[in-house]
Amino acid sequence: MPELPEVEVVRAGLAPAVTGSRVLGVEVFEPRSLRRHDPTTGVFEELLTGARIEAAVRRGKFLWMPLDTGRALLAHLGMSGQLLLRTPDAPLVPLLRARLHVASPAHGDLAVDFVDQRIFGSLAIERMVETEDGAPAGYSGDAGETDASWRTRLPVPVAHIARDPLDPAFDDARFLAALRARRTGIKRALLDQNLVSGIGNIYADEALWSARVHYDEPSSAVGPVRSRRLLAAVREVFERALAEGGTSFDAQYVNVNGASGYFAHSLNAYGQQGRPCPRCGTPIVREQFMNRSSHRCPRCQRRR
DNA sequence: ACACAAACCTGCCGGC
DNA sequence: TGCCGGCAGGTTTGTG
Repeated sequence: MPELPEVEVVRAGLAPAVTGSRVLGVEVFEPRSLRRHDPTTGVFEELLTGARIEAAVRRGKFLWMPLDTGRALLAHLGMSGQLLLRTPDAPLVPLLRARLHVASPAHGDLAVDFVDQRIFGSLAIERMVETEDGAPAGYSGDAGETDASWRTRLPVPVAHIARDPLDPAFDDARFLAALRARRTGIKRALLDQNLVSGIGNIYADEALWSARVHYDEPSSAVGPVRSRRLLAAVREVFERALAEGGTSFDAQYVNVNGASGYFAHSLNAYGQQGRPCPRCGTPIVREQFMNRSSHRCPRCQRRR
C-alpha cells in the first residue's frame, strides 16, 4: 500500500493497537524481507523480542515503531507490503513474511503480520538520530507524552528522507526554492523523496492533472504561482485520498484489517487512459516516462 | 547535479 | 489450456 495516504491509513490503524504493547516474540518466514536489517547491529528477532513499542510514526512512505530500547522497528511497504492485525492463532497465509506477537494493553494479545508479495518491502531494527531542525520526526497522531524522546528522533535510513507536505514542519519556501533551482523535470522532482516525501506515481499524476502541469516541464520553469498551486494540489489530493481510506486497485492494498480504500473511484488521471478528462472531455493519455507510466490530459496539461 | 539502468521480487492479465 | 510478454503503487546503488 505504498504512497503517503495508504501508509498513513496503516499507521493510523496500527497505532492504537501497538502503542504501549510488549513484543512477545517474532517469527520470520522470509529472510529476504529483512534485507535492509544490518546483522552487525544484532539479530533482528533478539533486538525486537521483549521490547516495548512506544508509538507508530510515519514520514512520507516510511513507517516506524520506536522501541523502549532506543531503537526502532522500521517498516517500508515497498510496492506490495501490508501490515495486518490478526488474532495470535490466525492461519498463516502464503505471502506472510513475518509475524510479530505483541501484548497490547488495549487489545490483548495480537499478531502483527507483515505480508508482502514482491518482497520490495522490508522490516529492520534501526538506530535513531535526532532531527536536524528539532521538530517531531514524523506524524504519530496525538497519542503519548509530548516530551517523549522518540518524537524528535528518526531511524538512520530515514534521516535523508525529506518531510512530507502534510508535516507541519514542512518548509514550503525551501521546497519551492528547490524546484526553482533544480534542472530536472517537475515529476522527477515530485517523486524525489529527498526533496519532498510521500508522493508516488499515482499522486504525482493526480496533482499534476489538478494543477494542469505537464510532467516533463522543467521544474525551474513552473514558476511560483503554479508551483504553489501544485503543492496545494498534492496536499489536497492526499487529504481526499486519506478521507477515502487510500487507493486500492485490488486486494493488494489494504488497511490493517484487510479492507480496501475507495479513492480509486476518484482518480482523474492515473489509470484513466482513454477515458475523458473530467475537466475538458479530451481522452487522457498514458505515456512512458522514467520507465513507468505517466497519465495526463493532452489538452489541460500541455508542455509550456 | 542529474539521468539512466539495474537490482531487488511475485503475480496477474491479455494475447496468441 | 498453457506459455509469454507486459504490467504493477518503491528505493537503493552504481555508472556515466
